[in-house]
Amino acid sequence: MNGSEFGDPQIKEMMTQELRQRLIEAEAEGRPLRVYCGYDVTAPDIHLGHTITMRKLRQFQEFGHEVTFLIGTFTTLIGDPSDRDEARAEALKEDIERNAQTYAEQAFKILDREKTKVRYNYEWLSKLSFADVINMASYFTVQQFLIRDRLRNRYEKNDPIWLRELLYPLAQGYDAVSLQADVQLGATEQLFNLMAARRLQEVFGQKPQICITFPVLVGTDGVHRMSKSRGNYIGIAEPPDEIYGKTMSINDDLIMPYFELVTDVQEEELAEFRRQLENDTVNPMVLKKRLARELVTQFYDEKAATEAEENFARVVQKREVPDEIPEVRTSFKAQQLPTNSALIYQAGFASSSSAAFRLVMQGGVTIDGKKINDNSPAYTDGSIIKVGKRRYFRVVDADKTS
RNA sequence: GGAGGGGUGCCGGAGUGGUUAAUCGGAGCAGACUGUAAAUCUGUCGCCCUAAGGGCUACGCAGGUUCGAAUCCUGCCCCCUCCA
Repeated sequence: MNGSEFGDPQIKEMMTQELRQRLIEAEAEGRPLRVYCGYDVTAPDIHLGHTITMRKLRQFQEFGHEVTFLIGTFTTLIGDPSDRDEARAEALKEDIERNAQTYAEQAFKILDREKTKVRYNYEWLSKLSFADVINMASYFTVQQFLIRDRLRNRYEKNDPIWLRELLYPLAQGYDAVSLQADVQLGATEQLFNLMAARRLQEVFGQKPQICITFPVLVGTDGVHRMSKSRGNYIGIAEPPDEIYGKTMSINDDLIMPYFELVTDVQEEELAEFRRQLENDTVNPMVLKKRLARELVTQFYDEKAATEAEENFARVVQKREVPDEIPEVRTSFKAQQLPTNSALIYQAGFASSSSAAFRLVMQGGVTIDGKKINDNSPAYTDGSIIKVGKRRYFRVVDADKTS
């Protein structure tokens, strides 16, 4: 139960006991526990937030239990009630399938490929009949749902609550039934769904699963939960420099939560970090570097971490030009050379040529170390153009090379 | 089926005939400050143009009234709440 968080000591106690009990039973039956966690696939990348539960799954694997990585190909479809029109639903289905692929692949950065079962809940949820759904629904009351803060607030504010939202927990619960789960992991906010699954398992004559929930990871913006759509995420498949850089830019307050939730650093050392932070005996940046190293190492290796660290020190802290930068080719033969902003747009460093122009006029562009503030071409073959704080590209004469 | 409310830029949300590319907040981007922190301050924030200027496209969709519409009229589509 290390690191788990229920927001309710009683449930935690109950779950701890049940887990102990179940371990004993499984041992006696000579079988491993069936453990799973489900992931919806709204975006194609797995980020740090997902890894909290995935790391826990990994632990169960190491103890010899049977782990299922469940991809919510069906639940994702019903998840967002605002996506109602059918054309979109079809497109969504294709997206989901595509995303599911990359999901599974990325998951093996953490999970043991050999020991992991990957399942898709479309497999069983799409087969349920209306009668099945009605049957399951008959074990829940609307009041039970309205106890949940979020729903109650919306109800009181007269905000719409779609029926399908209420059915969502049933779908998730049926996953547990189908998998005959002993243990399910999830984020704290999933507690209701996890508990609903217990109820359904009993209905289907199974022993209710043990639920273990974990804190939600706050994203790099320091405010909202990490999610791709908010753009405050660190994806585990991102290049090492990105992971390192993004980690370095998080708010100091997030250092410890990140260490605790998504690294392997031992508790002793964490206690030391906390002490140092509290007494101001360490520059938080130093700890952050350690954190960034840990993360890159976890998803790549030490070598990559060292390189990322060196790059960071050089490019960001000393503001030097990185080794490898993209090139933009342009012809110097023309009567009129492209403007500075045109080149920036061409390099993909601005979303439109207007945006590129703004960058130039606002002093966000440096060419060969000189800040520019007008748009007439100020580069030559081989010039290095810096955009914003850390994006660089090199101008190359398109006529020179064959 | 009845009554009421609503569809505005990435999001939230003003605006009810010109001075509105559209108040304001958030996000984003850039600058200053830094530890690429955070917070703060400043600027910017539809697209195109070598741009203190010019052009184009925009306020659910299609028409109409008007010198002029996001704002008025007509039709259509969509959404929400309440009652049944």
